[in-house]
Amino acid sequence: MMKIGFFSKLSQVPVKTLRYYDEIGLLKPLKIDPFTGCRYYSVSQLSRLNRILALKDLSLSLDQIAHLLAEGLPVEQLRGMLRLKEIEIEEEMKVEQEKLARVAARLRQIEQENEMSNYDIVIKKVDAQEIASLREIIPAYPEQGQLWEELEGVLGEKKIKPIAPCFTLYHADEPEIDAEVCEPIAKNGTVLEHPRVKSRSLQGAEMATLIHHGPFATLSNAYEALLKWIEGNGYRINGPYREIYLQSPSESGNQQDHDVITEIQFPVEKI
Amino acid sequence: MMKIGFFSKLSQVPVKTLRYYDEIGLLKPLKIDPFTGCRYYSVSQLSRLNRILALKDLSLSLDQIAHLLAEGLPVEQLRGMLRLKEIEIEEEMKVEQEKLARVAARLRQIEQENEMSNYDIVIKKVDAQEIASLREIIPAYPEQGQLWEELEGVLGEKKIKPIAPCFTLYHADEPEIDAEVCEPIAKNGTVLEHPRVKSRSLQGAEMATLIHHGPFATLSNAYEALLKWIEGNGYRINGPYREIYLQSPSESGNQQDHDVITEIQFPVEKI
DNA sequence: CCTTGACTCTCCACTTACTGGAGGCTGTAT
DNA sequence: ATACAGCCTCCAGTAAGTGGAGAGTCAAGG
Repeated sequence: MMKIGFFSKLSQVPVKTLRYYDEIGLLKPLKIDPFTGCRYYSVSQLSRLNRILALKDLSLSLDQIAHLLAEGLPVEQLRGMLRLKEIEIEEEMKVEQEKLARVAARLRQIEQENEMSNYDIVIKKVDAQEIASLREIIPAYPEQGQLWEELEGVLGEKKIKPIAPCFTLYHADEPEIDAEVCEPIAKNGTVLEHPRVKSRSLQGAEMATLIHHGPFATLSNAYEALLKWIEGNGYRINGPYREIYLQSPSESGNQQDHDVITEIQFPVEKI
Repeated sequence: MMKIGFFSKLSQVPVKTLRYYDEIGLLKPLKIDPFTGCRYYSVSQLSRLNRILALKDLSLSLDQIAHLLAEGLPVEQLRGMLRLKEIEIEEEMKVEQEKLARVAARLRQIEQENEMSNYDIVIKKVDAQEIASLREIIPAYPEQGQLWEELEGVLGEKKIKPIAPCFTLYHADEPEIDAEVCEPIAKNGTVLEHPRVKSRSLQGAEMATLIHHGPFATLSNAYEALLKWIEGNGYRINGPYREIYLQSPSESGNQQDHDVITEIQFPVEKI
């Protein structure tokens, strides 16, 4: 029978932690003096504490440990938990490794350019989205203008308001540019009756994205950076990419070209 | 200029998180309506948010990110941080890997024995310790009895009280047993004047430990388990080991043999 | 005999990066 | 008129402790 300080010295576990284990019911002292409130532990409780520490070391949570100990340490359950833990740790290591690769890649990039890249590439899931769109083969990227006018015309006529920034879906760049100009619309079951403008829904997807400030003519830098990143970080493009016109030059008269803001999204998957 | 919900949709960052970033000053909305309290964001703030997400992805803390952004993203500093991060992640991966090894080892052990081992091995740092001790070559382990009597006698004579459980330090088992019986004492500068009993201080060390319940005769199982663990988990013994008599058979008359509690500690280092 | 130091206790706040909910406001659509 | 969506603030909770304040008890030292 000893007080908490001595027990702490024997076990090399801080007093605070022992009190915490008492509080959550993981390791109750053998007895508590009802007058002083002092906790008294016995030497034999060291084994339980050691068992707790050993399980904790296998990165089980205190909660799990408490359950295991409460149920008399059923081998079956422990085995199951450890199997899960094994998978979990492997998973985590994979994540860490990828993170390490990204850090290393960024470092290399800094060393090379000796300045911050202007682009911050982010992976994000984008939701499924209902769109009204018009798809056509065009000879050059700026030729979309007419498509946009046609699309806006039809939507205006039908009094349909876009609910998010418009974008172009590029299904192919070579040998010809296969572009689909899109306006996100609310989903309400009705089908758009029109020979050229159709409504459909896009699936959600994981996207590698970046945001570009400046005129369309400088977009190629952004594409270069993004494609390089995708290749360098072990992803593969698996669908048509999007060019989202967050702030287009025409939106307000006093906007300079460098206020044009465009987001590029490539749907990707891990190799 | 848009409200928080739209900004959240564009960035795919939850509204709650955006409010949180506002609260900690990481990403303040461009303006707040003084009457409704509504937050208004501009499209161009998406880049800052993206930058935040990109840095977060490199597992910098929000605090670090806030500092970096506040100081105009100095390349030097970022480089330093990333280098540190790199080392940190590598460190973490090593830890994970060892944990994985331990989990796997435990699983193998369970498969083999199909029951929980009675021993829970724990690595812990033990503190430096002042001791009074008596060292001698003995023909067999139980022959320590006389040494203990002699040590206790001297300490009793000098009115020195041990401050922790006594233990034996084994410097060698072969070809002869080189044992040192020890009593932890308080450090107070004075030297113990005695021809055979000396005081000295033991350094702190990292120890692989387990706790054994039962008579000394069954200690060999504990040693076997501990040595197997040390070998199987990539450690190496680097000093004399200790046998700590937490609860000795002589301590109280009514104690049965199975109430004897002994801790074994091997000083180890990672290979 | 008084003070100091060593232990002990309880209770509270703080850590990270959010997440969930309650309760209340306004503006729009039915 | 009412339902709803969207916005607001404030509060609580997460895991596993850590740190500190303030109070009580005990023994040793001056």
